[in-house]
Amino acid sequence: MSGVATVLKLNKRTFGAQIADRLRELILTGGLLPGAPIVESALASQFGVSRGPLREAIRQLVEEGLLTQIPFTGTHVLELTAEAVREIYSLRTTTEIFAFELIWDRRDQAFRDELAARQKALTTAIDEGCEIECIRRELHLHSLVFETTNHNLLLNVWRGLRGRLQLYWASNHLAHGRRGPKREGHDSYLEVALGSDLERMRDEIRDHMQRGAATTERFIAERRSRPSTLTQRAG
Amino acid sequence: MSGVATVLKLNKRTFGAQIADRLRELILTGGLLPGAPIVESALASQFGVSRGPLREAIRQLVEEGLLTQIPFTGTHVLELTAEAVREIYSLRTTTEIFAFELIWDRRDQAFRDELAARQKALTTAIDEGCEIECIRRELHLHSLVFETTNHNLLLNVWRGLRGRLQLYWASNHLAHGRRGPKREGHDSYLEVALGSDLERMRDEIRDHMQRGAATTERFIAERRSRPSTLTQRAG
DNA sequence: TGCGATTTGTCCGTATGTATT
DNA sequence: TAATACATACGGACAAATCGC
Repeated sequence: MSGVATVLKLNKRTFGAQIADRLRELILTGGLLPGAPIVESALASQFGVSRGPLREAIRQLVEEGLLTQIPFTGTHVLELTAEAVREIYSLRTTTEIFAFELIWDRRDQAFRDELAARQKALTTAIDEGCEIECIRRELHLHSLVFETTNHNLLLNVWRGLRGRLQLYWASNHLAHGRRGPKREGHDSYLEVALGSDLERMRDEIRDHMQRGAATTERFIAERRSRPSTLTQRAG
Repeated sequence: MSGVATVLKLNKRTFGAQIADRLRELILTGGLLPGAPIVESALASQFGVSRGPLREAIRQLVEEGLLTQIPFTGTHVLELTAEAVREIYSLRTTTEIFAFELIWDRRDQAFRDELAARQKALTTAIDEGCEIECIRRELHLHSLVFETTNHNLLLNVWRGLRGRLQLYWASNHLAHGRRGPKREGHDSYLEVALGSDLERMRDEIRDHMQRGAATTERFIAERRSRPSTLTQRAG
Protein backbone atom coordinates (compact mmCIF):
# COMPACT_ATOMS: atom_id res chain seq x y z
CA MET A 1 0.00 0.00 0.00
CA SER A 2 2.76 2.37 0.94
CA GLY A 3 4.40 1.23 -2.25
CA VAL A 4 2.55 3.90 -4.17
CA ALA A 5 5.32 6.18 -3.06
CA THR A 6 7.76 4.50 -5.42
CA VAL A 7 7.56 7.39 -7.85
CA LEU A 8 9.69 8.21 -10.84
CA LYS A 9 11.64 11.41 -10.79
CA LEU A 10 9.71 12.59 -13.81
CA ASN A 11 6.42 12.33 -11.92
CA LYS A 12 7.26 15.33 -9.78
CA ARG A 13 5.43 18.20 -11.40
CA THR A 14 6.11 21.85 -10.79
CA PHE A 15 3.39 24.39 -10.14
CA GLY A 16 4.02 25.83 -13.58
CA ALA A 17 3.22 22.50 -15.24
CA GLN A 18 0.09 22.02 -13.16
CA ILE A 19 -1.13 25.53 -13.88
CA ALA A 20 -0.40 24.95 -17.57
CA ASP A 21 -2.71 21.93 -17.46
CA ARG A 22 -5.51 23.86 -15.79
CA LEU A 23 -5.10 26.83 -18.08
CA ARG A 24 -5.08 24.58 -21.15
CA GLU A 25 -8.24 22.94 -19.89
CA LEU A 26 -9.81 26.34 -19.35
CA ILE A 27 -9.04 27.40 -22.89
CA LEU A 28 -10.05 24.15 -24.56
CA THR A 29 -13.39 24.04 -22.81
CA GLY A 30 -14.26 27.59 -23.75
CA GLY A 31 -13.52 29.33 -20.48
CA LEU A 32 -11.23 31.62 -22.46
CA LEU A 33 -12.21 32.25 -26.05
CA PRO A 34 -9.81 32.98 -28.92
CA GLY A 35 -8.56 36.53 -28.69
CA ALA A 36 -9.15 36.80 -24.96
CA PRO A 37 -6.35 38.63 -23.12
CA ILE A 38 -4.23 36.75 -20.61
CA VAL A 39 -3.35 38.90 -17.61
CA GLU A 40 -0.64 37.46 -15.40
CA SER A 41 -1.58 38.98 -12.09
CA ALA A 42 -5.26 38.20 -12.51
CA LEU A 43 -4.71 34.56 -13.39
CA ALA A 44 -2.04 34.17 -10.72
CA SER A 45 -4.45 35.15 -7.96
CA GLN A 46 -7.23 33.14 -9.61
CA PHE A 47 -5.12 29.97 -9.55
CA GLY A 48 -3.60 30.78 -6.17
CA VAL A 49 0.02 30.95 -7.26
CA SER A 50 2.48 33.77 -7.72
CA ARG A 51 3.42 35.28 -11.06
CA GLY A 52 6.54 33.16 -11.43
CA PRO A 53 4.93 29.76 -11.99
CA LEU A 54 2.13 31.39 -13.95
CA ARG A 55 4.64 32.93 -16.34
CA GLU A 56 6.10 29.48 -16.91
CA ALA A 57 2.66 28.08 -17.64
CA ILE A 58 2.02 30.88 -20.13
CA ARG A 59 5.35 30.22 -21.78
CA GLN A 60 4.52 26.54 -22.16
CA LEU A 61 1.15 27.22 -23.75
CA VAL A 62 2.81 29.69 -26.09
CA GLU A 63 5.15 26.89 -27.18
CA GLU A 64 2.16 24.63 -27.65
CA GLY A 65 0.59 27.21 -29.89
CA LEU A 66 -2.45 27.95 -27.76
CA LEU A 67 -1.35 31.46 -26.84
CA THR A 68 0.33 34.25 -28.76
CA GLN A 69 2.70 36.58 -26.97
CA ILE A 70 4.17 39.98 -27.83
CA PRO A 71 7.05 41.10 -25.58
CA PHE A 72 6.21 43.94 -23.21
CA THR A 73 2.71 44.06 -24.60
CA GLY A 74 0.61 41.10 -23.70
CA THR A 75 -0.60 37.57 -24.23
CA HIS A 76 -3.80 36.44 -25.90
CA VAL A 77 -5.54 33.20 -26.71
CA LEU A 78 -4.65 32.22 -30.26
CA GLU A 79 -6.79 33.82 -32.94
CA LEU A 80 -8.15 31.51 -35.58
CA THR A 81 -7.06 32.21 -39.12
CA ALA A 82 -7.65 30.27 -42.31
CA GLU A 83 -3.94 30.32 -43.09
CA ALA A 84 -3.09 28.66 -39.78
CA VAL A 85 -5.67 25.96 -40.46
CA ARG A 86 -4.10 25.21 -43.82
CA GLU A 87 -0.71 24.96 -42.17
CA ILE A 88 -1.94 22.61 -39.50
CA TYR A 89 -3.63 20.22 -41.86
CA SER A 90 -0.87 20.20 -44.46
CA LEU A 91 1.80 19.47 -41.89
CA ARG A 92 -0.42 16.94 -40.21
CA THR A 93 -0.94 15.12 -43.49
CA THR A 94 2.80 14.81 -44.04
CA THR A 95 3.66 13.75 -40.51
CA GLU A 96 0.81 11.29 -40.11
CA ILE A 97 1.77 9.58 -43.37
CA PHE A 98 5.36 9.51 -42.13
CA ALA A 99 4.24 7.95 -38.87
CA PHE A 100 2.32 5.21 -40.68
CA GLU A 101 5.31 4.47 -42.88
CA LEU A 102 7.44 4.06 -39.78
CA ILE A 103 5.15 1.57 -38.07
CA TRP A 104 3.54 -0.13 -41.06
CA ASP A 105 5.57 -3.34 -40.76
CA ARG A 106 5.44 -3.29 -36.98
CA ARG A 107 1.68 -3.27 -36.48
CA ASP A 108 1.15 -6.10 -34.04
CA GLN A 109 -2.00 -7.40 -32.38
CA ALA A 110 -1.64 -5.00 -29.48
CA PHE A 111 -1.65 -2.08 -31.88
CA ARG A 112 -4.72 -3.36 -33.70
CA ASP A 113 -6.60 -3.95 -30.48
CA GLU A 114 -5.74 -0.55 -29.10
CA LEU A 115 -6.68 1.21 -32.30
CA ALA A 116 -10.02 -0.59 -32.39
CA ALA A 117 -10.61 0.25 -28.73
CA ARG A 118 -9.99 3.94 -29.27
CA GLN A 119 -12.20 3.96 -32.33
CA LYS A 120 -14.97 2.32 -30.33
CA ALA A 121 -14.55 4.90 -27.60
CA LEU A 122 -14.90 7.60 -30.20
CA THR A 123 -18.07 6.23 -31.76
CA THR A 124 -19.55 5.84 -28.31
CA ALA A 125 -18.89 9.50 -27.60
CA ILE A 126 -20.36 10.46 -30.96
CA ASP A 127 -23.53 8.50 -30.24
CA GLU A 128 -23.79 10.11 -26.84
CA GLY A 129 -23.44 13.51 -28.45
CA CYS A 130 -20.84 15.00 -26.15
CA GLU A 131 -18.86 17.18 -28.52
CA ILE A 132 -15.96 18.05 -26.25
CA GLU A 133 -15.43 14.38 -25.51
CA CYS A 134 -15.65 13.60 -29.23
CA ILE A 135 -12.77 15.96 -29.94
CA ARG A 136 -10.68 14.40 -27.21
CA ARG A 137 -11.24 10.86 -28.43
CA GLU A 138 -10.81 11.69 -32.07
CA LEU A 139 -7.38 13.06 -31.26
CA HIS A 140 -6.68 10.16 -28.95
CA LEU A 141 -7.43 7.79 -31.80
CA HIS A 142 -5.03 9.51 -34.14
CA SER A 143 -2.42 9.79 -31.39
CA LEU A 144 -1.83 6.05 -31.33
CA VAL A 145 0.11 5.99 -34.57
CA PHE A 146 2.47 8.66 -33.32
CA GLU A 147 2.89 6.97 -29.95
CA THR A 148 3.67 3.66 -31.62
CA THR A 149 6.52 5.11 -33.65
CA ASN A 150 8.49 5.77 -30.44
CA HIS A 151 9.85 8.79 -32.26
CA ASN A 152 10.22 11.59 -29.71
CA LEU A 153 10.71 14.41 -32.15
CA LEU A 154 7.74 13.30 -34.18
CA LEU A 155 5.69 13.12 -31.01
CA ASN A 156 6.68 16.69 -30.21
CA VAL A 157 5.42 17.85 -33.57
CA TRP A 158 2.21 15.94 -33.09
CA ARG A 159 1.62 17.47 -29.67
CA GLY A 160 1.93 20.91 -31.18
CA LEU A 161 -0.54 20.04 -33.89
CA ARG A 162 -2.93 18.36 -31.51
CA GLY A 163 -3.13 21.36 -29.22
CA ARG A 164 -3.99 23.68 -32.06
CA LEU A 165 -6.51 21.24 -33.52
CA GLN A 166 -8.22 20.91 -30.19
CA LEU A 167 -8.47 24.67 -29.89
CA TYR A 168 -10.00 25.06 -33.33
CA TRP A 169 -12.49 22.30 -32.91
CA ALA A 170 -13.48 23.37 -29.42
CA SER A 171 -14.09 26.92 -30.66
CA ASN A 172 -16.01 25.52 -33.56
CA HIS A 173 -18.25 23.53 -31.27
CA LEU A 174 -18.76 26.35 -28.82
CA ALA A 175 -19.62 28.76 -31.60
CA HIS A 176 -22.51 26.82 -33.05
CA GLY A 177 -22.54 23.28 -31.78
CA ARG A 178 -21.68 21.83 -35.15
CA ARG A 179 -20.59 18.21 -35.23
CA GLY A 180 -16.85 17.99 -35.50
CA PRO A 181 -15.86 14.39 -36.22
CA LYS A 182 -18.18 12.41 -38.42
CA ARG A 183 -18.69 8.75 -37.73
CA GLU A 184 -18.30 7.29 -41.18
CA GLY A 185 -14.97 9.02 -41.73
CA HIS A 186 -13.43 7.15 -38.85
CA ASP A 187 -14.79 3.78 -39.80
CA SER A 188 -12.84 3.91 -43.03
CA TYR A 189 -9.79 5.20 -41.17
CA LEU A 190 -9.77 2.18 -38.92
CA GLU A 191 -10.32 -0.22 -41.78
CA VAL A 192 -7.50 1.12 -43.92
CA ALA A 193 -5.14 1.54 -40.98
CA LEU A 194 -5.50 -2.15 -40.21
CA GLY A 195 -5.37 -3.21 -43.84
CA SER A 196 -2.41 -4.17 -45.97
CA ASP A 197 -2.31 -1.38 -48.55
CA LEU A 198 -0.01 1.42 -47.46
CA GLU A 199 -0.81 3.52 -50.51
CA ARG A 200 -4.51 3.36 -49.63
CA MET A 201 -3.58 4.57 -46.15
CA ARG A 202 -1.77 7.54 -47.63
CA ASP A 203 -4.82 8.40 -49.72
CA GLU A 204 -7.08 7.94 -46.72
CA ILE A 205 -5.04 10.38 -44.66
CA ARG A 206 -4.90 12.94 -47.45
CA ASP A 207 -8.63 12.67 -47.92
CA HIS A 208 -9.35 12.76 -44.21
CA MET A 209 -7.20 15.86 -43.73
CA GLN A 210 -8.65 17.63 -46.73
CA ARG A 211 -12.14 17.19 -45.38
CA GLY A 212 -11.08 18.33 -41.93
CA ALA A 213 -9.37 21.40 -43.33
CA ALA A 214 -12.37 22.27 -45.46
CA THR A 215 -14.75 22.01 -42.52
CA THR A 216 -12.55 24.11 -40.27
CA GLU A 217 -11.87 26.72 -42.92
CA ARG A 218 -15.57 27.08 -43.58
CA PHE A 219 -16.05 27.71 -39.88
CA ILE A 220 -13.33 30.35 -39.88
CA ALA A 221 -14.93 32.11 -42.82
CA GLU A 222 -18.29 32.24 -41.05
CA ARG A 223 -16.59 33.39 -37.89
CA ARG A 224 -15.04 36.40 -39.55
CA SER A 225 -18.40 37.77 -40.56
CA ARG A 226 -19.44 38.31 -36.94
CA PRO A 227 -16.35 38.36 -34.75
CA SER A 228 -17.85 40.39 -31.96
CA THR A 229 -19.17 37.33 -30.12
CA LEU A 230 -15.63 36.03 -29.76
CA THR A 231 -13.86 39.00 -28.29
CA GLN A 232 -15.66 38.78 -25.01
CA ARG A 233 -14.28 36.65 -22.26
CA ALA A 234 -15.83 34.31 -19.77
CA GLY A 235 -15.91 34.96 -16.01
CA MET B 1 20.11 60.26 -35.30
CA SER B 2 17.38 60.14 -32.74
CA GLY B 3 15.29 58.51 -35.46
CA VAL B 4 16.82 55.15 -34.59
CA ALA B 5 14.24 55.02 -31.86
CA THR B 6 11.49 54.27 -34.38
CA VAL B 7 11.48 50.60 -33.47
CA LEU B 8 8.98 47.88 -34.20
CA LYS B 9 7.17 46.28 -31.32
CA LEU B 10 8.63 42.92 -32.17
CA ASN B 11 12.17 44.28 -32.01
CA LYS B 12 11.99 44.77 -28.29
CA ARG B 13 13.70 41.75 -26.91
CA THR B 14 13.36 40.59 -23.35
CA PHE B 15 16.41 39.82 -21.22
CA GLY B 16 15.48 36.17 -21.24
CA ALA B 17 15.63 36.09 -25.04
CA GLN B 18 18.99 37.85 -25.11
CA ILE B 19 20.44 35.52 -22.51
CA ALA B 20 19.06 32.59 -24.48
CA ASP B 21 21.01 33.82 -27.50
CA ARG B 22 24.24 34.12 -25.56
CA LEU B 23 23.76 30.79 -23.84
CA ARG B 24 22.99 29.11 -27.16
CA GLU B 25 26.11 30.62 -28.64
CA LEU B 26 28.12 29.39 -25.67
CA ILE B 27 26.84 25.86 -26.13
CA LEU B 28 27.20 25.74 -29.91
CA THR B 29 30.78 26.97 -29.82
CA GLY B 30 31.84 24.45 -27.23
CA GLY B 31 31.85 26.67 -24.15
CA LEU B 32 29.52 24.11 -22.60
CA LEU B 33 29.93 20.53 -23.75
CA PRO B 34 27.17 17.91 -23.93
CA GLY B 35 26.37 16.66 -20.47
CA ALA B 36 27.60 19.79 -18.73
CA PRO B 37 25.37 20.90 -15.83
CA ILE B 38 23.50 24.20 -16.05
CA VAL B 39 23.35 25.97 -12.69
CA GLU B 40 20.94 28.86 -12.50
CA SER B 41 22.66 31.00 -9.91
CA ALA B 42 26.09 30.57 -11.45
CA LEU B 43 24.98 31.50 -14.95
CA ALA B 44 22.82 34.34 -13.66
CA SER B 45 25.78 36.06 -12.06
CA GLN B 46 27.97 35.19 -15.04
CA PHE B 47 25.56 36.92 -17.42
CA GLY B 48 24.77 39.71 -15.00
CA VAL B 49 21.04 39.08 -14.68
CA SER B 50 18.84 37.68 -11.95
CA ARG B 51 17.52 34.16 -11.84
CA GLY B 52 14.17 35.08 -13.35
CA PRO B 53 15.25 35.95 -16.88
CA LEU B 54 17.83 33.19 -16.79
CA ARG B 55 15.17 30.63 -16.03
CA GLU B 56 13.27 31.84 -19.06
CA ALA B 57 16.36 31.47 -21.20
CA ILE B 58 16.85 27.94 -19.94
CA ARG B 59 13.23 27.12 -20.65
CA GLN B 60 13.59 28.38 -24.21
CA LEU B 61 16.68 26.30 -24.89
CA VAL B 62 14.92 23.28 -23.43
CA GLU B 63 12.15 23.84 -25.96
CA GLU B 64 14.74 24.12 -28.71
CA GLY B 65 16.15 20.81 -27.65
CA LEU B 66 19.61 22.01 -26.62
CA LEU B 67 19.05 21.37 -22.93
CA THR B 68 17.39 18.58 -20.99
CA GLN B 69 15.64 19.40 -17.75
CA ILE B 70 14.45 17.23 -14.86
CA PRO B 71 12.15 18.98 -12.36
CA PHE B 72 13.69 19.61 -8.94
CA THR B 73 16.91 18.03 -10.11
CA GLY B 74 18.74 20.03 -12.71
CA THR B 75 19.44 21.00 -16.28
CA HIS B 76 22.18 19.70 -18.55
CA VAL B 77 23.39 20.27 -22.07
CA LEU B 78 21.81 17.64 -24.32
CA GLU B 79 23.61 14.33 -24.39
CA LEU B 80 24.32 12.83 -27.78
CA THR B 81 22.72 9.49 -28.50
CA ALA B 82 22.57 7.46 -31.69
CA GLU B 83 18.81 7.11 -31.36
CA ALA B 84 18.35 10.88 -31.27
CA VAL B 85 20.48 11.25 -34.38
CA ARG B 86 18.33 8.75 -36.23
CA GLU B 87 15.23 10.67 -35.18
CA ILE B 88 16.64 13.99 -36.33
CA TYR B 89 17.64 12.80 -39.75
CA SER B 90 14.52 10.77 -40.42
CA LEU B 91 12.24 13.67 -39.50
CA ARG B 92 14.44 16.07 -41.40
CA THR B 93 14.21 13.93 -44.51
CA THR B 94 10.43 13.95 -44.40
CA THR B 95 10.05 17.65 -43.68
CA GLU B 96 12.65 18.83 -46.17
CA ILE B 97 11.00 16.81 -48.93
CA PHE B 98 7.68 18.30 -47.86
CA ALA B 99 9.17 21.79 -48.03
CA PHE B 100 10.45 21.23 -51.55
CA GLU B 101 7.09 19.92 -52.66
CA LEU B 102 5.46 23.06 -51.32
CA ILE B 103 7.73 25.47 -53.16
CA TRP B 104 8.62 23.43 -56.25
CA ASP B 105 6.36 25.34 -58.60
CA ARG B 106 7.12 28.65 -56.95
CA ARG B 107 10.89 28.71 -57.36
CA ASP B 108 11.50 32.12 -58.91
CA GLN B 109 14.73 33.84 -59.85
CA ALA B 110 15.12 35.38 -56.43
CA PHE B 111 15.04 31.92 -54.88
CA ARG B 112 17.61 30.59 -57.32
CA ASP B 113 19.94 33.50 -56.75
CA GLU B 114 19.67 33.29 -52.99
CA LEU B 115 20.25 29.54 -52.97
CA ALA B 116 23.33 29.95 -55.17
CA ALA B 117 24.60 32.75 -52.96
CA ARG B 118 24.28 30.67 -49.82
CA GLN B 119 25.94 27.74 -51.49
CA LYS B 120 28.82 29.95 -52.55
CA ALA B 121 29.14 31.26 -49.01
CA LEU B 122 29.31 27.67 -47.80
CA THR B 123 32.03 26.60 -50.22
CA THR B 124 34.02 29.69 -49.32
CA ALA B 125 33.87 28.74 -45.66
CA ILE B 126 34.84 25.18 -46.50
CA ASP B 127 37.87 26.38 -48.45
CA GLU B 128 38.86 28.63 -45.59
CA GLY B 129 38.61 25.70 -43.23
CA CYS B 130 36.60 27.33 -40.48
CA GLU B 131 34.47 24.46 -39.25
CA ILE B 132 32.10 26.37 -37.00
CA GLU B 133 31.32 28.74 -39.86
CA CYS B 134 30.84 25.77 -42.19
CA ILE B 135 28.17 24.37 -39.92
CA ARG B 136 26.40 27.70 -39.77
CA ARG B 137 26.37 28.16 -43.53
CA GLU B 138 25.43 24.60 -44.30
CA LEU B 139 22.35 25.04 -42.14
CA HIS B 140 21.74 28.48 -43.61
CA LEU B 141 21.74 26.96 -47.07
CA HIS B 142 19.19 24.33 -46.14
CA SER B 143 17.13 26.91 -44.28
CA LEU B 144 16.16 28.73 -47.45
CA VAL B 145 13.72 26.07 -48.59
CA PHE B 146 11.90 26.21 -45.29
CA GLU B 147 11.86 30.00 -45.25
CA THR B 148 10.47 30.09 -48.76
CA THR B 149 7.50 27.94 -47.86
CA ASN B 150 6.17 30.68 -45.58
CA HIS B 151 4.85 27.84 -43.48
CA ASN B 152 5.20 28.88 -39.83
CA LEU B 153 4.61 25.49 -38.32
CA LEU B 154 7.07 23.87 -40.67
CA LEU B 155 9.59 26.56 -39.79
CA ASN B 156 9.11 25.76 -36.12
CA VAL B 157 9.90 22.12 -36.74
CA TRP B 158 12.95 23.08 -38.77
CA ARG B 159 14.24 25.38 -36.05
CA GLY B 160 14.06 22.52 -33.57
CA LEU B 161 15.93 20.24 -35.94
CA ARG B 162 18.50 22.88 -36.83
CA GLY B 163 19.40 23.56 -33.20
CA ARG B 164 20.01 19.90 -32.52
CA LEU B 165 21.97 19.43 -35.72
CA GLN B 166 24.16 22.37 -34.88
CA LEU B 167 24.86 20.93 -31.45
CA TYR B 168 25.80 17.54 -32.84
CA TRP B 169 28.02 18.90 -35.54
CA ALA B 170 29.71 21.40 -33.26
CA SER B 171 30.45 18.66 -30.73
CA ASN B 172 31.72 16.50 -33.54
CA HIS B 173 34.08 19.19 -34.69
CA LEU B 174 35.28 20.06 -31.22
CA ALA B 175 35.90 16.42 -30.45
CA HIS B 176 38.29 15.70 -33.28
CA GLY B 177 38.19 18.44 -35.86
CA ARG B 178 36.63 16.20 -38.46
CA ARG B 179 35.13 17.88 -41.49
CA GLY B 180 31.40 18.13 -41.21
CA PRO B 181 29.97 19.21 -44.56
CA LYS B 182 31.70 17.91 -47.66
CA ARG B 183 31.93 20.14 -50.67
CA GLU B 184 30.81 17.78 -53.42
CA GLY B 185 27.67 16.81 -51.55
CA HIS B 186 26.40 20.36 -51.69
CA ASP B 187 27.21 20.92 -55.31
CA SER B 188 24.78 18.19 -56.28
CA TYR B 189 22.23 19.56 -53.79
CA LEU B 190 22.27 22.93 -55.53
CA GLU B 191 22.09 21.42 -58.99
CA VAL B 192 19.12 19.21 -58.24
CA ALA B 193 17.34 21.87 -56.19
CA LEU B 194 17.42 24.17 -59.17
CA GLY B 195 16.59 21.45 -61.68
CA SER B 196 13.23 20.28 -62.94
CA ASP B 197 12.99 16.75 -61.57
CA LEU B 198 11.21 16.69 -58.22
CA GLU B 199 11.71 12.96 -57.82
CA ARG B 200 15.47 13.42 -58.19
CA MET B 201 15.27 16.05 -55.48
CA ARG B 202 13.57 13.60 -53.17
CA ASP B 203 16.29 11.05 -53.82
CA GLU B 204 18.96 13.69 -53.32
CA ILE B 205 17.55 14.61 -49.92
CA ARG B 206 17.22 10.99 -48.82
CA ASP B 207 20.78 10.32 -49.90
CA HIS B 208 22.10 13.50 -48.33
CA MET B 209 20.41 12.75 -45.03
CA GLN B 210 21.51 9.14 -44.99
CA ARG B 211 25.10 10.18 -45.37
CA GLY B 212 24.73 12.83 -42.70
CA ALA B 213 23.14 10.39 -40.31
CA ALA B 214 25.84 7.79 -40.96
CA THR B 215 28.62 10.30 -40.31
CA THR B 216 27.05 11.56 -37.13
CA GLU B 217 26.23 8.10 -35.84
CA ARG B 218 29.77 6.98 -36.43
CA PHE B 219 30.91 9.93 -34.36
CA ILE B 220 28.54 9.02 -31.56
CA ALA B 221 29.81 5.46 -31.55
CA GLU B 222 33.41 6.63 -31.23
CA ARG B 223 32.37 9.07 -28.55
CA ARG B 224 30.92 6.38 -26.38
CA SER B 225 34.18 4.51 -26.22
CA ARG B 226 35.88 7.36 -24.37
CA PRO B 227 33.23 9.57 -22.83
CA SER B 228 35.46 10.99 -20.13
CA THR B 229 36.69 13.83 -22.32
CA LEU B 230 33.17 15.11 -22.72
CA THR B 231 31.96 15.15 -19.16
CA GLN B 232 34.27 17.93 -18.18
CA ARG B 233 33.15 21.47 -18.66
CA ALA B 234 34.85 24.57 -19.93
CA GLY B 235 35.64 27.55 -17.72
C1' DT C 1 21.02 4.34 6.20
C1' DG C 2 20.98 9.14 7.54
C1' DC C 3 22.85 14.07 7.31
C1' DG C 4 24.19 18.20 5.32
C1' DA C 5 25.28 20.97 1.33
C1' DT C 6 23.63 22.34 -2.99
C1' DT C 7 20.17 23.56 -6.19
C1' DT C 8 15.72 24.21 -7.67
C1' DG C 9 10.97 25.90 -6.93
C1' DT C 10 8.28 29.46 -5.06
C1' DC C 11 6.81 33.84 -3.07
C1' DC C 12 6.84 38.74 -2.07
C1' DG C 13 7.85 43.63 -2.51
C1' DT C 14 9.41 46.94 -5.41
C1' DA C 15 11.17 49.39 -9.31
C1' DT C 16 11.33 50.30 -14.22
C1' DG C 17 9.96 50.22 -18.98
C1' DT C 18 6.36 49.88 -22.42
C1' DA C 19 1.93 50.42 -24.69
C1' DT C 20 -2.44 52.36 -24.65
C1' DT C 21 -5.84 55.70 -23.41
C1' DT D 1 1.27 65.29 -23.23
C1' DA D 2 0.00 62.95 -19.04
C1' DA D 3 -1.81 59.07 -16.80
C1' DT D 4 -2.92 54.34 -16.24
C1' DA D 5 -2.37 49.43 -16.62
C1' DC D 6 0.53 45.95 -17.33
C1' DA D 7 4.72 43.31 -18.43
C1' DT D 8 9.37 42.87 -17.27
C1' DA D 9 13.11 42.64 -14.07
C1' DC D 10 15.51 42.64 -9.62
C1' DG D 11 16.78 40.93 -4.97
C1' DG D 12 16.08 38.60 -1.02
C1' DA D 13 14.06 35.03 1.36
C1' DC D 14 12.38 30.44 2.45
C1' DA D 15 10.73 25.73 1.49
C1' DA D 16 11.34 21.48 -0.89
C1' DA D 17 13.85 18.19 -3.16
C1' DT D 18 18.02 15.98 -4.67
C1' DC D 19 22.62 14.29 -4.32
C1' DG D 20 27.06 13.23 -2.24
C1' DC D 21 29.31 11.85 1.78
